[in-house]
Amino acid sequence: MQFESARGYNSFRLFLLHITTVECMRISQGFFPTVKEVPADAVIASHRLMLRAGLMRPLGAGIYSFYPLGFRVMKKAMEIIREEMDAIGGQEFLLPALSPIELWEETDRVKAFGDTMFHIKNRPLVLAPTHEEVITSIARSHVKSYKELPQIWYQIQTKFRNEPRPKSGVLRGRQFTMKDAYSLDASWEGLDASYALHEQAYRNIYTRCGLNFFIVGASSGAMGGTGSQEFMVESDAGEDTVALCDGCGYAANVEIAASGAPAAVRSDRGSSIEEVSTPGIKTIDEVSAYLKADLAHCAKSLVYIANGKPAIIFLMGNDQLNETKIQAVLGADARPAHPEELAALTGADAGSIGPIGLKADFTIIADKRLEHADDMVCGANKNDFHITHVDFDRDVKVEAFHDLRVVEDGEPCPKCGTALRIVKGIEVGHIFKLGTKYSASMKATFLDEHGKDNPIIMGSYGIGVERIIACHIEQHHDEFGIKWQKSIAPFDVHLILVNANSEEVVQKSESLYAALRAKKIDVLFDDRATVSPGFKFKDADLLGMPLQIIVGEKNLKNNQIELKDRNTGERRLVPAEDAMAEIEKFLAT
RNA sequence: CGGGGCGUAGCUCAGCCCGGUAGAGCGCUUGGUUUGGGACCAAGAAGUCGCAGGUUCGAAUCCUGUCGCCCCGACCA
Repeated sequence: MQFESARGYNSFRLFLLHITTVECMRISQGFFPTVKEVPADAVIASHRLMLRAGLMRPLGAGIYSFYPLGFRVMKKAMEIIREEMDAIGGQEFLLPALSPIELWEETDRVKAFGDTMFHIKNRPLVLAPTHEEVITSIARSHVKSYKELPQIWYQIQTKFRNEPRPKSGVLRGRQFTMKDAYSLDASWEGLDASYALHEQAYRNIYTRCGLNFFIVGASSGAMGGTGSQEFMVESDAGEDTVALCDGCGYAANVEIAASGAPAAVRSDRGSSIEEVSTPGIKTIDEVSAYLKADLAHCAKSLVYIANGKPAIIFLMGNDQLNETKIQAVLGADARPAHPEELAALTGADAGSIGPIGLKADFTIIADKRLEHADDMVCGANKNDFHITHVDFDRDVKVEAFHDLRVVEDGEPCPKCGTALRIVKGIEVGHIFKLGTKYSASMKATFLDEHGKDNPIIMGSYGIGVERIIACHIEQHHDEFGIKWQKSIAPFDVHLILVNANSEEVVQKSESLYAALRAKKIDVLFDDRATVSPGFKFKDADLLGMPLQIIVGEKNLKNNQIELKDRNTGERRLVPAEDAMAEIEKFLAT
């Protein structure tokens, strides 16, 4: 390297000196912007703590800068992901975030993503929200033969989605980091195998990242394909509602969840239907109370319009109609009838509608719980009247019985009967069997052993890296701060020099620091001379390293060092000479 | 995109209703004292009151517009 002047050389030397002397593991020298006060904009625990601990800061709505401490955690999580992806034969790529819009037109996903995809104004480019198109374009230009399959290709890269409403910190951002993987197979059996490999890799990843997770069957939505599962973490901050069985592990989005709620029991009394006066009685609870009929013997009637045709739907008691389930039966355009339509179609208002004496031509469907029900109370299609002793076998021409109801908390699991819990969940991963949706539309084909051209059979597998971090904090924190689990903690230990005025304390802390570094243990060293002990303890709890090593004057007089387990809160004193062994023991378990 | 709220010092916020010199706490700088759970004293630096227009002798304050951010809802591979 040439320098034009001695001054240039000197500043270069200064630069070298600088980078070799700043020790970023020392809080006194590194960048650790912690804050005591709770940021006003943060609502959920992980968001608050990520801001307070200085892991990241917002740059715009749904856009975050990761600061060194936060990035260390990201790297830990990404390394775990890499190891598990590599273990199933994945090969890491780094694909561009910018991609030509023509690529997305080939699969018609410009339209499918709509406003969710960012478009570049002065070039025909988009910011990729995911990478199926790019991967498929690579596959079609290189993969020619079944002999080259299967492949698992992945990357860890920034994704862009123009979320209408970013929220909850990094849980829903406009820019985020995703590990996305794609499997290429020559057969459907091959896809099943690749998919199974990913499912196991994902289980390993979340387990190693210290997350308590569960898996739910999911719809593949706009991704297309033949099957998919979501990996979810239970959290009140979640956006999805899931029915979860602690007995057998059954888990399903409430949109599709079933339960073992008991069906109607026939009385077989054979009573004839009878019209009774129910003045002003509308709701099922009122009907039940007024006629002294058990809720299980009341049928609720709802009118929907689908495809321009009215449908009447019966549910038992206070069961709620599940919109997703009814749309699966009647079609996606199914909607509740307007009040005027109700009156015109049935002759009565909501609350007095029923199966007997319907004027119009209805599609008649009912929830499975009502199959063979008799002795039921229903609306009379005449305001202020109900009909009793309705027998769904005898009196109602039900076209089909479907599971149409919303599962309630505490109902028996459909698989094992244990009480279901309805919980909120955060999606941390999603795996899809894509099939040939992308390879067919983009003509990514291979020649099979018979020389025949076939579209590659694909899978796609995503993990939100920031979501892993946020979920980890959601699951591991207390009122004082984060409790990192060892696997993704930014540092292994947090060394606190309690009192910089004590020569012994300084010496012992410094020698411990050097010894820890020599052992390749990542140590965050609070060596600040101007900060009070209380301040340091609060910071340590906030930052949340798994083990705090506290070197203080009083204990050192007795030749003792204090170790505090951040997770359990347990503190113990160990002889100074045993400290290193105790620390290594802690980290090893 | 609907509903609600907020933009004043680095952070948390008061001041606005009722127009008249720009405020507090925390943080920061300097000096001193302190040192086991977010210390104390003293001195100090720091703000185009989001932006643009309007009303007014005079606008952080009233009016109009606009931008940004947060929350609820819709949406969400």
